[in-house]
Amino acid sequence: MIKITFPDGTAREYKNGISSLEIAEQISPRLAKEVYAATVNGEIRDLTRPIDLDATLKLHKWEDEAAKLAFWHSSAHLMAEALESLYPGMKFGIGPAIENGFYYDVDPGDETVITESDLQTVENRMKELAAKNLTFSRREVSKKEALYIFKKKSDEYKTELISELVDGTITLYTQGNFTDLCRGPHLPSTEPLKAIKLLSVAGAYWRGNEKRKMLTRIYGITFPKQKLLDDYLVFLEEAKRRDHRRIGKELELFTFSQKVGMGLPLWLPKGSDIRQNLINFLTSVLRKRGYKIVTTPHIGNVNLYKTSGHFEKYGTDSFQPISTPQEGEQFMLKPMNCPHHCEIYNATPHSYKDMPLRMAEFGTVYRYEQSGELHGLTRVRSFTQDDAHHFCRPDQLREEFKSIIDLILYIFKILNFNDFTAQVSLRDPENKQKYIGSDENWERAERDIIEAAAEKNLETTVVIGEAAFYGPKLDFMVKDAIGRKWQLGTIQVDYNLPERFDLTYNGSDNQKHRPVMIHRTIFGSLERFVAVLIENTAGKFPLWLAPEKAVILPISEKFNDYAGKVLEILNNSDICTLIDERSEKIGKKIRDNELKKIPYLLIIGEKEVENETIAVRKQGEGDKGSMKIEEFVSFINSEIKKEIAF
RNA sequence: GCCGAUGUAGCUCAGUUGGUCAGAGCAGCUGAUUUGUAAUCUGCAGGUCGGGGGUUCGAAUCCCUUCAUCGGCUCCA
Repeated sequence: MIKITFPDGTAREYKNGISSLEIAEQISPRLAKEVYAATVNGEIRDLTRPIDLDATLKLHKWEDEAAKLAFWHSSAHLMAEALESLYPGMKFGIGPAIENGFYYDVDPGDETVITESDLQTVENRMKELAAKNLTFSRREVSKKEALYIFKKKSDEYKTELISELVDGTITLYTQGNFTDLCRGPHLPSTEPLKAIKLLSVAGAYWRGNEKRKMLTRIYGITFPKQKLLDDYLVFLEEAKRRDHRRIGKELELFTFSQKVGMGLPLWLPKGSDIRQNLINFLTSVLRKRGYKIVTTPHIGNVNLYKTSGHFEKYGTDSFQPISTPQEGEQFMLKPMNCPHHCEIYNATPHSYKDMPLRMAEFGTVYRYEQSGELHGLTRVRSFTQDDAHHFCRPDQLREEFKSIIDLILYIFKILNFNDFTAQVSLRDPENKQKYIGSDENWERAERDIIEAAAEKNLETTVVIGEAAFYGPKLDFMVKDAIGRKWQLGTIQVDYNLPERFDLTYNGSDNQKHRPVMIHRTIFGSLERFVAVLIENTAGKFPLWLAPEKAVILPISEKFNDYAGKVLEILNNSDICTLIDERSEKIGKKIRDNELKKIPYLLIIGEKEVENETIAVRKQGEGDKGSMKIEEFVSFINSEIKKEIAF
């Protein structure tokens, strides 16, 4: 007998070799139908795998990530089986479960192309196969046997994977006619795979290496119930409606022009207003926190970037240097502000007493991003960073770093950005040639970041190999409407540029000392931040950010004079307001302006003219009743103050 | 940059196998209407069907090429 301990602490005895599924069945047949995987002694396993020692057991229903993992991983195998039956000779790369669904990377051979129009056929075959209720069976094999099996299929991708595995750890899973190299876990059978949707097909380099072959990646998702799939598809549709590219067009915030060039955003008046509101707000916060605002040119001599090291690292991937009529001169479009700021630092002598020095700029930079990477406002070739550099003494670094974490959290809080994650990005110690700077400085910087984040009780995930080439960083990441992750704020410790630019300050010992530099942004870039704001708010910006605060709607043209008077008062009170003078019915005017997400609609008719009031209607909430114009002015001002005061 | 898809009026989209197929709705402009909390009616105007080649008696429709966009991959100072 073995003792099984459940999550609630209770324990029961079962016969040796019993499976998790059998235990579930004994608890209740219904439970057995709802579980998809089990964690046995901390390891996620197939339900059908026998347990042969005392163990803790957690059974995973759909709500658990572990259940979804097994479910979607099994779905990937089912898709592979369907593909193999439809495309004999197809070779298989990897097919994991992902956050939402699964994919499989396949090589259909050079003659065959799989496109989205083929997905329905594959989907149908998957449904046929799933309905056969095929069991997933697990088998441990030797490396030799595994290689033999996949060599026979001449599947060079699987054999490559197997050749890197340690003998004795290799398992195969089989369902129906399909056998795959796989660590598991899987469902007991294909029976629960009822609602299936293949979503898209894309290219993906084998093993993520752009020098290797590009395979065909097919994305799909499955659910145990059709209703869940339907809900998911509705969710995807709604997410598309929140896409900042779509809303940006609808609300006339920004645009792109082929003539101007790809990835070069054109801010329309309303988008510019939002942008400017953000700049004004952040500038006032920065001034209170001791930042000095600087301004630097959009180009710099190529030697500037040779000094900084950026030219060597990114020179060939950048907009190429600009040649001048004067021979031998070369300038680059500014790809970052830091070298300029270093030279500003060097323009004046510095004392240890003046540190830390905080230098901020809304600096527009230009980067030649690969054409396929451009994406709305989130990945562009020209963007404005809310950039700042802190120059401090080594002993101030930790505190300075923490103060920036504070600042970022403060700004995010004001903007109601709660859904972000913090990521510590370190260098890959296996791949040191990607980075510049001494081991000692790297180790010191990485330690500083980790400890500063810990001291601020900031929950972080650590990612190896994501550091900038000159230093480790702490990034604040958010997801867009359809789940893509973007970096917003970032804090980066840099011991490197101060060396390269020979930055110094006079210490109390009257000797020259080297400051430490911290790069930081809060928004990341105004472009990306506005994009995320649009998706978070679906275009219903908070009042203080809204480009137009109110629109006056006269019920008929008879009231246009009064409307004009109201307009003048509001605009003179810095409440940006328009009049909708069209000879439309009030219902139409309300509808149109609601769709434009105008925060307040001010309806004016006979009653209002008589009483010298306005009827206030709030976006999304409807009629709020009448008030005097001055009342409305102070109401709006107090609402705005509330939004940006903490 | 790579793989795949897409590209028709300002916007959202129809256009079967190449032959009145250049259309609709919204937006715009007209005129009528003078309206009380999410769509009043009339009329008009708008496009070398992304660009450039080609096949054909004939191309939005087929082929080639190029540009851009979308979904991914790679990249992201």
